[in-house]
Amino acid sequence: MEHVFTIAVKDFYLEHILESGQVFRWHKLAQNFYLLYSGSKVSLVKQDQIASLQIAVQNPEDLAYWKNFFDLQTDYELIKKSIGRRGKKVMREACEYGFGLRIARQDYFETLIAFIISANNNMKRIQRSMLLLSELYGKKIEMPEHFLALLPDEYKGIELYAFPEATDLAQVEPKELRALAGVGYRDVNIAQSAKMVASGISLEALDKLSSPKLLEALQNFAGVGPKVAACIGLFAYHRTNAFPVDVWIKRTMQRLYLNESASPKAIEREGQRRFGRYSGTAQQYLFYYAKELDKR
DNA sequence: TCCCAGGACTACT
DNA sequence: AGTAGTCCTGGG
Repeated sequence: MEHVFTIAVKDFYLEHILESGQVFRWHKLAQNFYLLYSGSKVSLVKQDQIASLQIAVQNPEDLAYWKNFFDLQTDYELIKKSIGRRGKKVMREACEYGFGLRIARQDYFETLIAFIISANNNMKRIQRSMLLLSELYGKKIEMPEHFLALLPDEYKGIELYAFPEATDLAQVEPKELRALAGVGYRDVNIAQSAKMVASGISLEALDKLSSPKLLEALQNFAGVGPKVAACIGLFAYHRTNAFPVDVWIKRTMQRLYLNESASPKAIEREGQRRFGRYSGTAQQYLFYYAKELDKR
């Protein structure tokens, strides 16, 4: 059985997808080469050429999961045309800069916890906490034989972990989460939300809801407000019309389309009015570009 | 040593 | 309905 696949891709750039603040559980092994987790699965992904992706999976039937994860069936050329037409020059520059960006379809529970942690936090720290939570409370994943030949020497001994089940995370004391996973005051929110999921609130079932109802339902979880709900809606439930307003998007949207007194709610409305059903995708290009401009 | 960045939530108006 | 103050921690 084959476990390593080469897939033809377009509008796909691994670094932009994984390092744009939507996916947190990965190790960068080399340029354009990552060990990537999602839920209880793991893969090795490498992009040597712009038009092809190499992916090593645990089992051949996992290939469909990862194709879906990377949203490979969607034509981003059309989306970029649409939001480019509806936005100003900066939006078109953002699409160009963030070429190959895609909106991933991620595990519900993992995404819920990731964005609870994201409150008042930065990417490096979110990533650290997410990997720690997995190592501490996740089930160990056996290293697939065929991964070893592909891993760089210094990673051959790495231990692989699934993201914790809600039932397992629900049993951990908040104090411990804070001390061992470095989640700070978000400890109680994580524990509480894990308990809610463990006690039977089905994250899968929420996918049946309309986008407004879904975002409302997500805000019932502890530590989930409008911004975090929009992130979970966008990156787990693939609601491409969800428009998360963080400080970067706030500044950018205020400067480009509104004034500096515009509230987050008004910014969300304007984003959705202007960019329509792909406002969330537009947000992601804009977010990634705004952070880059700030670095320069 | 202090100060800053970064959303949710509470307690106000 | 809108908003000041607080929560934690790594980094300047």
